Amino acid sequence: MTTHPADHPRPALAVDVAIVAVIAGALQTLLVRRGEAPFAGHWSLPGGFVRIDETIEAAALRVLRDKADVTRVHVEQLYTFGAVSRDPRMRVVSVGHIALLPPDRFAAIATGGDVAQARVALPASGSAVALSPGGDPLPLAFDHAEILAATVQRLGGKLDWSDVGFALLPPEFTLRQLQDVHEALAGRSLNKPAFRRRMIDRGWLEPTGRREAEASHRPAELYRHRPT
Amino acid sequence: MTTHPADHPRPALAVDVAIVAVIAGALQTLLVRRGEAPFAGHWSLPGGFVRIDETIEAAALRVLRDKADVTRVHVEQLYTFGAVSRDPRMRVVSVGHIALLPPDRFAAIATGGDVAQARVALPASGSAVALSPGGDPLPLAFDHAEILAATVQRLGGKLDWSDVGFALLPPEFTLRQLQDVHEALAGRSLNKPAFRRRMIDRGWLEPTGRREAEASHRPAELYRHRPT
DNA sequence: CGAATAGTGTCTGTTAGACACTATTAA
DNA sequence: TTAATAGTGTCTAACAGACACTATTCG
Repeated sequence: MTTHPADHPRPALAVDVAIVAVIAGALQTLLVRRGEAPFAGHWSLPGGFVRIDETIEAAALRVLRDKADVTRVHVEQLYTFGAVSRDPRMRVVSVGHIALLPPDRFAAIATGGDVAQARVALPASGSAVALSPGGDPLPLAFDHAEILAATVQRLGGKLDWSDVGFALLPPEFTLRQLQDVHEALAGRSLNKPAFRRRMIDRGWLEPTGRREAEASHRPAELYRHRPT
Repeated sequence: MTTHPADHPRPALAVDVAIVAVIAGALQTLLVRRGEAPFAGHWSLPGGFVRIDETIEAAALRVLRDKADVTRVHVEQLYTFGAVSRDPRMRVVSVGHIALLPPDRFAAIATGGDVAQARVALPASGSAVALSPGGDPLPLAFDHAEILAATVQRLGGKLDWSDVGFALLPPEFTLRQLQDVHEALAGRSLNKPAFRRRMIDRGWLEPTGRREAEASHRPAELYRHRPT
Protein backbone atom coordinates (compact mmCIF):
# COMPACT_ATOMS: atom_id res chain seq x y z
CA MET A 1 0.00 0.00 0.00
CA THR A 2 1.32 3.39 -0.88
CA THR A 3 -1.13 5.38 1.15
CA HIS A 4 -0.25 7.98 3.70
CA PRO A 5 -2.03 7.93 7.06
CA ALA A 6 -3.27 11.46 6.62
CA ASP A 7 -5.11 10.64 3.40
CA HIS A 8 -8.07 8.97 5.06
CA PRO A 9 -10.97 10.26 7.06
CA ARG A 10 -10.34 8.96 10.52
CA PRO A 11 -12.26 8.09 13.65
CA ALA A 12 -11.85 10.04 16.84
CA LEU A 13 -9.97 8.15 19.53
CA ALA A 14 -11.12 8.17 23.13
CA VAL A 15 -10.39 6.41 26.37
CA ASP A 16 -12.95 5.26 28.92
CA VAL A 17 -11.97 4.15 32.38
CA ALA A 18 -13.84 1.82 34.68
CA ILE A 19 -12.69 2.93 38.11
CA VAL A 20 -13.51 -0.02 40.29
CA ALA A 21 -13.30 -1.14 43.89
CA VAL A 22 -14.70 -3.98 45.92
CA ILE A 23 -16.94 -2.69 48.70
CA ALA A 24 -19.13 -4.84 50.89
CA GLY A 25 -18.34 -7.82 48.71
CA ALA A 26 -19.52 -6.21 45.50
CA LEU A 27 -17.81 -4.63 42.56
CA GLN A 28 -18.41 -0.90 42.44
CA THR A 29 -17.62 1.57 39.71
CA LEU A 30 -17.69 5.32 39.28
CA LEU A 31 -20.18 6.83 36.85
CA VAL A 32 -20.71 10.39 35.69
CA ARG A 33 -24.05 11.69 34.54
CA ARG A 34 -24.04 13.21 31.08
CA GLY A 35 -25.44 16.70 30.86
CA GLU A 36 -25.63 16.95 27.11
CA ALA A 37 -26.62 15.00 24.06
CA PRO A 38 -26.06 12.33 23.15
CA PHE A 39 -27.39 10.29 26.03
CA ALA A 40 -28.14 13.36 28.16
CA GLY A 41 -29.15 12.17 31.62
CA HIS A 42 -27.60 8.77 31.11
CA TRP A 43 -24.58 7.61 33.07
CA SER A 44 -21.20 6.93 31.57
CA LEU A 45 -17.73 5.87 32.52
CA PRO A 46 -15.29 8.76 32.87
CA GLY A 47 -13.62 9.26 29.53
CA GLY A 48 -11.99 11.70 27.20
CA PHE A 49 -10.29 12.06 23.88
CA VAL A 50 -6.70 11.05 23.34
CA ARG A 51 -4.64 14.12 22.57
CA ILE A 52 -2.42 14.15 19.59
CA ASP A 53 0.74 14.18 21.69
CA GLU A 54 -0.08 11.89 24.57
CA THR A 55 -0.02 8.13 24.83
CA ILE A 56 -3.18 6.18 25.40
CA GLU A 57 -2.16 5.35 28.94
CA ALA A 58 -1.41 9.00 29.63
CA ALA A 59 -4.88 9.90 28.42
CA ALA A 60 -6.38 7.36 30.82
CA LEU A 61 -4.34 8.75 33.70
CA ARG A 62 -5.38 12.28 32.78
CA VAL A 63 -9.04 11.26 32.84
CA LEU A 64 -8.51 9.73 36.26
CA ARG A 65 -6.90 12.87 37.55
CA ASP A 66 -9.36 15.32 36.03
CA LYS A 67 -12.61 13.48 36.60
CA ALA A 68 -11.96 11.61 39.82
CA ASP A 69 -8.95 13.39 41.30
CA VAL A 70 -7.14 10.08 41.48
CA THR A 71 -3.40 9.64 40.94
CA ARG A 72 -0.94 6.87 41.61
CA VAL A 73 -3.30 4.12 40.64
CA HIS A 74 -3.10 0.72 38.98
CA VAL A 75 -4.42 1.12 35.42
CA GLU A 76 -4.52 -1.48 32.71
CA GLN A 77 -5.80 -1.48 29.19
CA LEU A 78 -8.87 -3.64 28.72
CA TYR A 79 -10.07 -3.76 25.12
CA THR A 80 -10.68 -1.38 22.26
CA PHE A 81 -14.29 -0.84 21.29
CA GLY A 82 -14.91 0.12 17.71
CA ALA A 83 -18.55 -0.41 16.78
CA VAL A 84 -19.33 2.00 13.99
CA SER A 85 -22.29 3.70 15.66
CA ARG A 86 -21.31 3.52 19.29
CA ASP A 87 -21.37 7.33 19.36
CA PRO A 88 -24.20 8.82 17.31
CA ARG A 89 -22.36 12.09 16.67
CA MET A 90 -19.56 10.58 14.67
CA ARG A 91 -17.21 7.66 14.55
CA VAL A 92 -15.47 7.33 17.89
CA VAL A 93 -13.27 4.40 18.83
CA SER A 94 -12.63 4.00 22.53
CA VAL A 95 -9.85 2.20 24.34
CA GLY A 96 -11.39 0.86 27.54
CA HIS A 97 -9.31 0.75 30.71
CA ILE A 98 -9.66 -0.59 34.23
CA ALA A 99 -8.41 1.37 37.23
CA LEU A 100 -8.21 -0.48 40.52
CA LEU A 101 -8.66 1.35 43.81
CA PRO A 102 -8.70 0.23 47.44
CA PRO A 103 -12.06 0.77 49.15
CA ASP A 104 -10.99 3.77 51.19
CA ARG A 105 -9.63 5.65 48.22
CA PHE A 106 -12.67 4.80 46.13
CA ALA A 107 -15.04 5.93 48.85
CA ALA A 108 -13.12 9.19 49.16
CA ILE A 109 -13.94 10.27 45.63
CA ALA A 110 -16.39 13.13 45.85
CA THR A 111 -19.81 12.05 44.67
CA GLY A 112 -23.19 13.67 44.44
CA GLY A 113 -24.87 15.48 41.61
CA ASP A 114 -23.26 14.24 38.47
CA VAL A 115 -20.95 11.64 39.99
CA ALA A 116 -22.16 8.40 41.49
CA GLN A 117 -20.87 5.09 42.70
CA ALA A 118 -22.74 2.13 41.34
CA ARG A 119 -22.69 -1.57 41.93
CA VAL A 120 -21.89 -3.60 38.83
CA ALA A 121 -23.71 -6.84 38.20
CA LEU A 122 -23.32 -9.22 35.31
CA PRO A 123 -26.44 -11.31 34.82
CA ALA A 124 -25.82 -14.65 33.16
CA SER A 125 -25.52 -14.28 29.42
CA GLY A 126 -26.37 -10.62 29.38
CA SER A 127 -24.61 -7.32 29.40
CA ALA A 128 -23.62 -5.62 32.61
CA VAL A 129 -25.95 -3.44 34.64
CA ALA A 130 -25.06 -0.64 37.03
CA LEU A 131 -27.20 -0.35 40.14
CA SER A 132 -27.55 2.75 42.27
CA PRO A 133 -27.08 2.41 46.05
CA GLY A 134 -30.86 2.17 46.20
CA GLY A 135 -30.82 -0.77 43.82
CA ASP A 136 -32.24 0.93 40.75
CA PRO A 137 -30.59 0.25 37.42
CA LEU A 138 -28.85 3.30 35.99
CA PRO A 139 -29.18 3.84 32.24
CA LEU A 140 -25.75 3.66 30.66
CA ALA A 141 -24.60 5.76 27.73
CA PHE A 142 -22.87 4.54 24.58
CA ASP A 143 -21.65 0.93 24.82
CA HIS A 144 -20.56 1.34 28.40
CA ALA A 145 -22.60 -1.64 29.56
CA GLU A 146 -20.42 -3.68 27.24
CA ILE A 147 -17.24 -2.16 28.66
CA LEU A 148 -18.39 -2.98 32.17
CA ALA A 149 -19.21 -6.53 31.14
CA ALA A 150 -15.71 -6.95 29.75
CA THR A 151 -14.32 -5.45 32.96
CA VAL A 152 -16.09 -8.00 35.13
CA GLN A 153 -14.92 -10.86 32.96
CA ARG A 154 -11.34 -9.68 32.85
CA LEU A 155 -11.12 -9.21 36.59
CA GLY A 156 -12.58 -12.64 37.24
CA GLY A 157 -10.21 -14.34 34.85
CA LYS A 158 -6.94 -12.76 35.86
CA LEU A 159 -7.24 -13.18 39.57
CA ASP A 160 -5.54 -16.41 40.17
CA TRP A 161 -2.30 -15.84 38.41
CA SER A 162 -1.83 -12.12 38.83
CA ASP A 163 -1.64 -9.64 41.61
CA VAL A 164 -4.81 -7.79 40.68
CA GLY A 165 -6.24 -8.45 44.12
CA PHE A 166 -3.64 -6.38 45.91
CA ALA A 167 -4.38 -3.26 43.93
CA LEU A 168 -7.88 -3.39 45.36
CA LEU A 169 -6.66 -3.34 48.95
CA PRO A 170 -4.87 -0.85 51.19
CA PRO A 171 -1.11 -1.27 51.60
CA GLU A 172 -1.67 -3.42 54.67
CA PHE A 173 -4.53 -5.86 54.78
CA THR A 174 -5.73 -9.05 56.39
CA LEU A 175 -6.04 -12.38 54.68
CA ARG A 176 -9.79 -12.20 55.15
CA GLN A 177 -9.91 -8.90 53.22
CA LEU A 178 -7.89 -10.46 50.44
CA GLN A 179 -10.21 -13.42 50.34
CA ASP A 180 -13.26 -11.14 50.23
CA VAL A 181 -11.84 -9.38 47.18
CA HIS A 182 -11.15 -12.66 45.44
CA GLU A 183 -14.60 -13.98 46.25
CA ALA A 184 -16.26 -10.84 44.91
CA LEU A 185 -14.35 -10.97 41.64
CA ALA A 186 -14.63 -14.72 41.19
CA GLY A 187 -18.32 -14.60 41.99
CA ARG A 188 -18.19 -17.55 44.35
CA SER A 189 -17.11 -18.31 47.87
CA LEU A 190 -13.72 -19.85 48.43
CA ASN A 191 -12.39 -22.31 50.93
CA LYS A 192 -10.61 -20.52 53.75
CA PRO A 193 -7.72 -22.89 54.56
CA ALA A 194 -7.03 -23.55 50.89
CA PHE A 195 -7.04 -19.85 50.09
CA ARG A 196 -4.64 -19.01 52.89
CA ARG A 197 -2.29 -21.82 51.94
CA ARG A 198 -2.25 -20.81 48.32
CA MET A 199 -1.57 -17.14 48.96
CA ILE A 200 1.17 -17.83 51.47
CA ASP A 201 2.84 -20.52 49.40
CA ARG A 202 3.06 -18.23 46.39
CA GLY A 203 5.29 -15.89 48.33
CA TRP A 204 3.14 -12.90 47.55
CA LEU A 205 2.61 -11.98 51.17
CA GLU A 206 4.91 -10.36 53.67
CA PRO A 207 3.80 -10.31 57.30
CA THR A 208 4.06 -6.90 58.88
CA GLY A 209 4.01 -8.23 62.42
CA ARG A 210 1.16 -5.83 63.16
CA ARG A 211 -2.47 -6.69 63.68
CA GLU A 212 -5.67 -4.94 62.91
CA ALA A 213 -6.93 -2.72 65.67
CA GLU A 214 -10.62 -2.00 65.57
CA ALA A 215 -12.11 -5.40 66.16
CA SER A 216 -14.41 -6.64 68.87
CA HIS A 217 -12.89 -10.06 68.50
CA ARG A 218 -9.55 -11.64 67.77
CA PRO A 219 -7.62 -9.25 65.53
CA ALA A 220 -6.15 -10.55 62.27
CA GLU A 221 -2.56 -10.29 61.21
CA LEU A 222 -1.70 -7.60 58.68
CA TYR A 223 0.19 -8.46 55.52
CA ARG A 224 1.82 -6.43 52.82
CA HIS A 225 2.08 -7.36 49.15
CA ARG A 226 5.54 -8.47 48.20
CA PRO A 227 5.85 -7.73 44.45
CA THR A 228 7.35 -10.64 42.60
CA MET B 1 -16.75 18.11 29.23
CA THR B 2 -18.65 19.96 26.61
CA THR B 3 -16.36 19.19 23.74
CA HIS B 4 -17.32 17.57 20.51
CA PRO B 5 -15.20 14.74 19.15
CA ALA B 6 -14.55 16.58 15.91
CA ASP B 7 -12.95 19.54 17.67
CA HIS B 8 -9.61 17.87 18.30
CA PRO B 9 -6.74 16.90 16.10
CA ARG B 10 -6.81 13.16 16.09
CA PRO B 11 -4.48 10.25 15.55
CA ALA B 12 -4.85 7.92 12.63
CA LEU B 13 -6.14 4.48 13.57
CA ALA B 14 -4.65 1.33 12.11
CA VAL B 15 -4.78 -2.40 12.63
CA ASP B 16 -1.82 -4.75 12.50
CA VAL B 17 -2.27 -8.50 12.35
CA ALA B 18 0.15 -11.16 13.47
CA ILE B 19 -0.81 -14.12 11.31
CA VAL B 20 0.65 -17.06 13.15
CA ALA B 21 0.97 -20.80 12.88
CA VAL B 22 2.98 -23.48 14.62
CA ILE B 23 5.26 -25.26 12.19
CA ALA B 24 7.95 -27.72 13.15
CA GLY B 25 7.40 -26.88 16.79
CA ALA B 26 8.01 -23.18 16.36
CA LEU B 27 5.79 -20.14 16.14
CA GLN B 28 5.82 -18.63 12.68
CA THR B 29 4.40 -15.35 11.48
CA LEU B 30 3.87 -13.63 8.17
CA LEU B 31 5.86 -10.48 7.41
CA VAL B 32 5.74 -8.08 4.49
CA ARG B 33 8.70 -6.06 3.35
CA ARG B 34 8.12 -2.33 3.24
CA GLY B 35 8.95 -0.69 -0.06
CA GLU B 36 8.72 2.89 1.07
CA ALA B 37 9.67 5.18 3.89
CA PRO B 38 9.43 5.00 6.74
CA PHE B 39 11.33 1.81 7.42
CA ALA B 40 11.82 1.02 3.74
CA GLY B 41 13.36 -2.42 3.47
CA HIS B 42 12.29 -3.39 6.95
CA TRP B 43 9.69 -6.05 7.63
CA SER B 44 6.32 -5.40 9.14
CA LEU B 45 3.15 -7.16 10.13
CA PRO B 46 0.37 -6.84 7.57
CA GLY B 47 -1.69 -3.82 8.51
CA GLY B 48 -3.88 -1.05 7.28
CA PHE B 49 -5.96 1.88 8.33
CA VAL B 50 -9.40 1.50 9.81
CA ARG B 51 -11.96 2.97 7.48
CA ILE B 52 -14.46 5.41 8.76
CA ASP B 53 -17.34 3.01 8.30
CA GLU B 54 -15.91 -0.33 9.27
CA THR B 55 -15.38 -1.89 12.66
CA ILE B 56 -11.92 -2.63 13.93
CA GLU B 57 -12.44 -6.35 13.50
CA ALA B 58 -13.66 -5.81 9.94
CA ALA B 59 -10.50 -3.87 9.21
CA ALA B 60 -8.39 -6.75 10.52
CA LEU B 61 -10.33 -9.22 8.39
CA ARG B 62 -9.91 -6.98 5.36
CA VAL B 63 -6.16 -6.86 5.91
CA LEU B 64 -6.11 -10.63 6.12
CA ARG B 65 -8.03 -10.96 2.90
CA ASP B 66 -6.13 -8.34 0.94
CA LYS B 67 -2.61 -9.03 2.11
CA ALA B 68 -2.64 -12.75 2.72
CA ASP B 69 -5.70 -13.94 0.84
CA VAL B 70 -6.98 -15.53 4.01
CA THR B 71 -10.62 -15.73 5.01
CA ARG B 72 -12.59 -17.69 7.58
CA VAL B 73 -9.96 -17.41 10.24
CA HIS B 74 -9.83 -17.12 14.00
CA VAL B 75 -8.95 -13.49 14.81
CA GLU B 76 -8.74 -11.87 18.19
CA GLN B 77 -7.84 -8.44 19.37
CA LEU B 78 -4.54 -8.30 21.23
CA TYR B 79 -3.72 -4.83 22.52
CA THR B 80 -3.75 -1.26 21.31
CA PHE B 81 -0.37 0.34 20.81
CA GLY B 82 -0.27 4.10 21.17
CA ALA B 83 3.28 5.31 21.63
CA VAL B 84 3.41 8.85 20.33
CA SER B 85 6.24 8.34 17.86
CA ARG B 86 5.67 4.79 16.79
CA ASP B 87 5.16 6.07 13.24
CA PRO B 88 7.53 8.90 12.32
CA ARG B 89 5.16 10.34 9.72
CA MET B 90 2.42 11.26 12.13
CA ARG B 91 0.54 10.00 15.11
CA VAL B 92 -0.79 6.53 14.38
CA VAL B 93 -2.41 4.31 16.95
CA SER B 94 -2.61 0.65 16.05
CA VAL B 95 -4.88 -2.06 17.32
CA GLY B 96 -2.86 -5.27 17.24
CA HIS B 97 -4.56 -8.55 16.38
CA ILE B 98 -3.67 -12.21 16.30
CA ALA B 99 -4.88 -14.48 13.50
CA LEU B 100 -4.47 -18.21 14.02
CA LEU B 101 -3.96 -20.54 11.08
CA PRO B 102 -3.39 -24.26 10.78
CA PRO B 103 0.00 -25.17 9.32
CA ASP B 104 -1.29 -26.17 5.90
CA ARG B 105 -3.20 -22.95 5.40
CA PHE B 106 -0.30 -20.87 6.64
CA ALA B 107 2.14 -22.64 4.35
CA ALA B 108 -0.19 -22.07 1.42
CA ILE B 109 0.09 -18.29 1.64
CA ALA B 110 2.11 -17.14 -1.33
CA THR B 111 5.52 -15.93 -0.27
CA GLY B 112 8.57 -14.65 -2.03
CA GLY B 113 9.65 -11.14 -2.83
CA ASP B 114 7.93 -8.91 -0.34
CA VAL B 115 6.22 -11.57 1.73
CA ALA B 116 8.06 -13.91 4.05
CA GLN B 117 7.39 -16.39 6.79
CA ALA B 118 9.54 -15.90 9.84
CA ARG B 119 10.09 -17.75 13.06
CA VAL B 120 9.28 -15.72 16.15
CA ALA B 121 11.50 -16.00 19.20
CA LEU B 122 11.17 -14.21 22.50
CA PRO B 123 14.52 -14.03 24.28
CA ALA B 124 14.22 -13.78 28.06
CA SER B 125 13.50 -10.23 29.11
CA GLY B 126 13.78 -8.78 25.65
CA SER B 127 11.57 -7.89 22.78
CA ALA B 128 10.65 -10.42 20.12
CA VAL B 129 12.83 -11.18 17.12
CA ALA B 130 11.79 -12.55 13.75
CA LEU B 131 14.15 -15.00 12.12
CA SER B 132 14.24 -15.83 8.43
CA PRO B 133 14.23 -19.51 7.42
CA GLY B 134 17.98 -19.18 7.21
CA GLY B 135 18.16 -18.02 10.79
CA ASP B 136 18.98 -14.38 10.19
CA PRO B 137 17.13 -11.78 12.22
CA LEU B 138 14.83 -9.64 10.11
CA PRO B 139 14.69 -5.94 10.95
CA LEU B 140 11.18 -5.04 12.04
CA ALA B 141 9.45 -1.76 11.29
CA PHE B 142 7.59 0.46 13.75
CA ASP B 143 6.97 -1.21 17.12
CA HIS B 144 6.19 -4.53 15.54
CA ALA B 145 8.74 -6.34 17.67
CA GLU B 146 6.66 -5.25 20.64
CA ILE B 147 3.46 -6.49 19.02
CA LEU B 148 5.07 -9.86 18.38
CA ALA B 149 6.30 -10.03 21.97
CA ALA B 150 2.77 -9.41 23.21
CA THR B 151 1.52 -12.06 20.79
CA VAL B 152 3.86 -14.70 22.18
CA GLN B 153 2.91 -13.87 25.73
CA ARG B 154 -0.81 -13.87 25.03
CA LEU B 155 -0.71 -17.20 23.26
CA GLY B 156 1.29 -18.80 26.04
CA GLY B 157 -1.02 -17.54 28.73
CA LYS B 158 -4.38 -18.40 27.23
CA LEU B 159 -3.65 -21.93 26.21
CA ASP B 160 -4.79 -23.88 29.17
CA TRP B 161 -8.25 -22.53 29.61
CA SER B 162 -9.20 -21.67 26.05
CA ASP B 163 -9.47 -23.38 22.74
CA VAL B 164 -6.71 -21.41 21.06
CA GLY B 165 -4.87 -24.62 20.27
CA PHE B 166 -7.55 -25.93 17.96
CA ALA B 167 -7.49 -22.87 15.73
CA LEU B 168 -3.87 -23.74 14.98
CA LEU B 169 -4.74 -27.22 13.72
CA PRO B 170 -6.64 -28.65 10.77
CA PRO B 171 -10.24 -29.70 11.39
CA GLU B 172 -9.06 -33.23 12.16
CA PHE B 173 -5.88 -33.78 14.09
CA THR B 174 -4.09 -36.23 16.32
CA LEU B 175 -3.46 -35.79 20.00
CA ARG B 176 0.24 -35.62 19.28
CA GLN B 177 -0.29 -32.66 16.95
CA LEU B 178 -2.34 -30.93 19.61
CA GLN B 179 0.37 -31.55 22.16
CA ASP B 180 3.02 -30.21 19.79
CA VAL B 181 1.08 -26.97 19.44
CA HIS B 182 0.70 -26.62 23.18
CA GLU B 183 4.36 -27.32 23.75
CA ALA B 184 5.41 -24.76 21.19
CA LEU B 185 3.24 -22.05 22.70
CA ALA B 186 4.00 -22.91 26.30
CA GLY B 187 7.70 -23.09 25.55
CA ARG B 188 8.21 -26.33 27.42
CA SER B 189 7.61 -30.02 26.93
CA LEU B 190 4.54 -31.59 28.46
CA ASN B 191 3.83 -34.98 29.93
CA LYS B 192 2.10 -37.18 27.40
CA PRO B 193 -0.34 -39.18 29.55
CA ALA B 194 -1.28 -36.14 31.60
CA PHE B 195 -1.88 -34.08 28.49
CA ARG B 196 -4.08 -36.70 26.91
CA ARG B 197 -6.08 -37.19 30.08
CA ARG B 198 -6.64 -33.47 30.52
CA MET B 199 -7.76 -32.86 26.96
CA ILE B 200 -10.12 -35.81 26.91
CA ASP B 201 -11.57 -35.11 30.34
CA ARG B 202 -12.40 -31.55 29.37
CA GLY B 203 -14.74 -32.82 26.72
CA TRP B 204 -13.12 -30.72 24.03
CA LEU B 205 -12.39 -33.67 21.79
CA GLU B 206 -14.63 -35.73 19.60
CA PRO B 207 -13.21 -38.91 18.08
CA THR B 208 -13.81 -39.18 14.38
CA GLY B 209 -13.21 -42.92 14.26
CA ARG B 210 -10.69 -42.32 11.49
CA ARG B 211 -6.93 -42.58 11.72
CA GLU B 212 -4.10 -40.77 10.08
CA ALA B 213 -2.92 -42.35 6.88
CA GLU B 214 0.58 -41.46 5.87
CA ALA B 215 2.62 -42.99 8.64
CA SER B 216 5.31 -45.60 8.55
CA HIS B 217 4.27 -46.74 11.98
CA ARG B 218 1.14 -47.11 14.05
CA PRO B 219 -1.32 -44.46 12.88
CA ALA B 220 -2.87 -42.15 15.46
CA GLU B 221 -6.57 -41.58 15.98
CA LEU B 222 -8.03 -38.43 14.52
CA TYR B 223 -10.07 -36.07 16.68
CA ARG B 224 -12.27 -33.10 15.97
CA HIS B 225 -12.71 -30.10 18.22
CA ARG B 226 -16.07 -30.12 19.96
CA PRO B 227 -16.85 -26.45 20.69
CA THR B 228 -18.12 -25.99 24.22
C1' DC C 1 -18.06 -16.65 80.77
C1' DG C 2 -20.09 -16.03 75.65
C1' DA C 3 -19.69 -14.11 71.10
C1' DA C 4 -17.20 -13.54 67.28
C1' DT C 5 -13.70 -14.08 64.14
C1' DA C 6 -8.65 -15.69 63.29
C1' DG C 7 -6.09 -19.32 62.22
C1' DT C 8 -4.74 -24.60 61.93
C1' DG C 9 -4.64 -29.94 61.56
C1' DT C 10 -6.06 -33.39 58.96
C1' DC C 11 -8.70 -36.27 55.87
C1' DT C 12 -10.02 -37.13 51.25
C1' DG C 13 -10.65 -36.75 46.40
C1' DT C 14 -8.67 -34.90 42.18
C1' DT C 15 -5.04 -33.96 39.20
C1' DA C 16 -0.24 -33.79 37.30
C1' DG C 17 4.22 -35.84 36.51
C1' DA C 18 7.07 -39.91 35.96
C1' DC C 19 7.87 -44.12 33.94
C1' DA C 20 7.32 -48.34 32.27
C1' DC C 21 4.57 -51.00 29.76
C1' DT C 22 1.54 -52.78 25.76
C1' DA C 23 -0.44 -52.03 20.92
C1' DT C 24 -0.29 -51.44 16.05
C1' DT C 25 1.34 -50.24 11.83
C1' DA C 26 4.95 -50.32 7.69
C1' DA C 27 8.80 -52.16 5.82
C1' DT D 1 11.26 -59.15 13.22
C1' DT D 2 12.47 -54.44 13.79
C1' DA D 3 11.68 -49.61 14.00
C1' DA D 4 8.82 -46.24 15.22
C1' DT D 5 5.21 -44.08 17.27
C1' DA D 6 0.39 -44.55 19.58
C1' DG D 7 -1.76 -45.24 23.59
C1' DT D 8 -2.39 -47.06 28.69
C1' DG D 9 -1.78 -48.63 33.77
C1' DT D 10 -0.13 -47.26 37.83
C1' DC D 11 2.55 -45.10 41.41
C1' DT D 12 3.45 -40.91 43.75
C1' DA D 13 3.52 -36.10 44.92
C1' DA D 14 1.10 -31.82 44.97
C1' DC D 15 -2.96 -29.48 45.73
C1' DA D 16 -7.88 -28.17 46.71
C1' DG D 17 -12.13 -28.69 49.28
C1' DA D 18 -14.37 -29.98 53.53
C1' DC D 19 -14.78 -29.78 58.28
C1' DA D 20 -13.78 -29.68 62.75
C1' DC D 21 -10.93 -27.97 65.87
C1' DT D 22 -8.07 -24.51 68.68
C1' DA D 23 -6.70 -19.49 69.63
C1' DT D 24 -7.44 -14.82 70.89
C1' DT D 25 -9.67 -10.77 71.59
C1' DC D 26 -13.76 -7.81 73.57
C1' DG D 27 -17.29 -7.09 76.66
